[in-house]
Amino acid sequence: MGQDIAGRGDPVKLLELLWGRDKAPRRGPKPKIALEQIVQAAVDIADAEGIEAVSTRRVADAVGISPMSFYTHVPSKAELHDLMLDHIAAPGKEAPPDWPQMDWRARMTLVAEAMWGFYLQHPWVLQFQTHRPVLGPNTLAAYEVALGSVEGIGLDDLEMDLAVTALMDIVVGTVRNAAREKTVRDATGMSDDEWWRRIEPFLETIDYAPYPISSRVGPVAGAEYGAGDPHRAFKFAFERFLDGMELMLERKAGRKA
Amino acid sequence: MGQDIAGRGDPVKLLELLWGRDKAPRRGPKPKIALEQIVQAAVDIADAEGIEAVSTRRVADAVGISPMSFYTHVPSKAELHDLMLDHIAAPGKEAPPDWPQMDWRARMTLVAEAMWGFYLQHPWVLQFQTHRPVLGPNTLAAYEVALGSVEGIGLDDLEMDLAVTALMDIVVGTVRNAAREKTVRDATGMSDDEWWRRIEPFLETIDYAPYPISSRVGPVAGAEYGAGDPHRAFKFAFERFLDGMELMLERKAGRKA
DNA sequence: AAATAACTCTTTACACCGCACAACGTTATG
DNA sequence: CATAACGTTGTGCGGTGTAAAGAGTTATTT
Repeated sequence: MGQDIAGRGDPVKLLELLWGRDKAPRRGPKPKIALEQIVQAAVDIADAEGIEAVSTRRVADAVGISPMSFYTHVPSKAELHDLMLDHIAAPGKEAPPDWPQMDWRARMTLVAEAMWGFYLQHPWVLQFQTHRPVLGPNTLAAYEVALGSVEGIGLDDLEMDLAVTALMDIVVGTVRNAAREKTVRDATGMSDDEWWRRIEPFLETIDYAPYPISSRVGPVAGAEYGAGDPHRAFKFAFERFLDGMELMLERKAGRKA
Repeated sequence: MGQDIAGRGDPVKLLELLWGRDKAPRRGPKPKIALEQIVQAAVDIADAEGIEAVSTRRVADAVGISPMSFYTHVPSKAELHDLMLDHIAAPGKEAPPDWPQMDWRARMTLVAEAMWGFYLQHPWVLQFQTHRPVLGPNTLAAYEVALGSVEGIGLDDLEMDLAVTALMDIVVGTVRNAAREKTVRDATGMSDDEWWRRIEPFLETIDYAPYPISSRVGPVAGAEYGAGDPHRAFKFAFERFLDGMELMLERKAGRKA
């Protein structure tokens, strides 16, 4: 493996799978199972136990085929990952009906919050290197909705893309800290409180003289961690970003007028 | 493996390793190698070939010990990862000398750009789930420097933490797209151009009616990807954020006055 | 000085992984 | 009815993390 990056194989093959464009084979036995079942099973495993629990053998077993039969349906594990990504992008393909009446701030906030929820539901997505975009139907549709949040508010096309990219990047950057909690407790069987209690005696032996600001700003040890609520961090960052966007729009409007 | 999360073992043991507080053993032969050599070797491998190339066997081999001897020095691979993270945080422990003369925007930008460079140098860091903070000396020191960029500009302690967290999150969110490029080319042996040329014929067969905005805003297929320069995306997001911060500071100053 | 405890290092082994390869069975086409 | 194209399966290879047990080395205790 070269770490989960599709594309070593034929990238067109992947697109065909994403868009259901498999030229229907005319000979040979009917497949026991459909591609979608494989992808769904893989997503279920990832949601429940993390991406590292998704092995080709395990997925094959879940849908009732032999380990190697997996490779009849999917070229390699890398392609499975891309198929999984497009698969879970299916919800959120449609903008809410009251979309047009909302102002851009509300729309961007809605998109960002939806995305936040999305990553919390599928935290394993964050473990992938973002790579060449998964050009599947669901992914494209979700991007279309996101773009719609900044349509017609005074940005040119490039700025629209930059704004939406910034939105996504801010969500991804902040939600990682939120996804952590559940994952870590599951993996270590230790709550944050318990972890904290365990290390506290050691932390008291550290000389904090070299860290004057840190030791003032938060209980040093738990600075990043204990300061806390990742969603609050997200809201802080996103509010500043939106304020900055507003300033930009005002400047642009002023220049034009 | 439960995906690379330290803590299943004794978290205090990890702290002892991070701070070099191993109670020196008085019996038995002297260790053939030092912990630092192991960690350095692991970082070298990760920098060169990605985190997935870092196996306990490989690291042991690199420092000249048998595979299992690794476990005499490090409780498990998870702890190795945390040690690696603190190890690479060593540079950037010190703020530049002209630090005090700079205004807060320049300081935050400097910190953010340094962080950007850091992640490009060690892109494998982005593949980890952020989890409980690595409370090592280097990590703490780096955090101290980052906090220093917003010291004394009118924020309270909590806001300082939020501002620095936002800075880090924006960098992480955007730099992922930059780290992608090198990694993907290495893994697939295919340049972005070549990849694009390969899939273009297929993309022309897609009906873009459902994606009116996307197909206008960019060449649809390459929307996120082709829109491009990740560092430009970072600058866009970060500039908006800084503008928003400035507004916040003005509001606070106004309220006080 | 001898015994022992504590330590490092090594070998062996296990259960897992992705997947190449070859064999076999099934189906539609010539 | 032969054949080509396909789905499925079993075997096997080289890799993984690490448990367990043993061998060798050193400082402490007796």
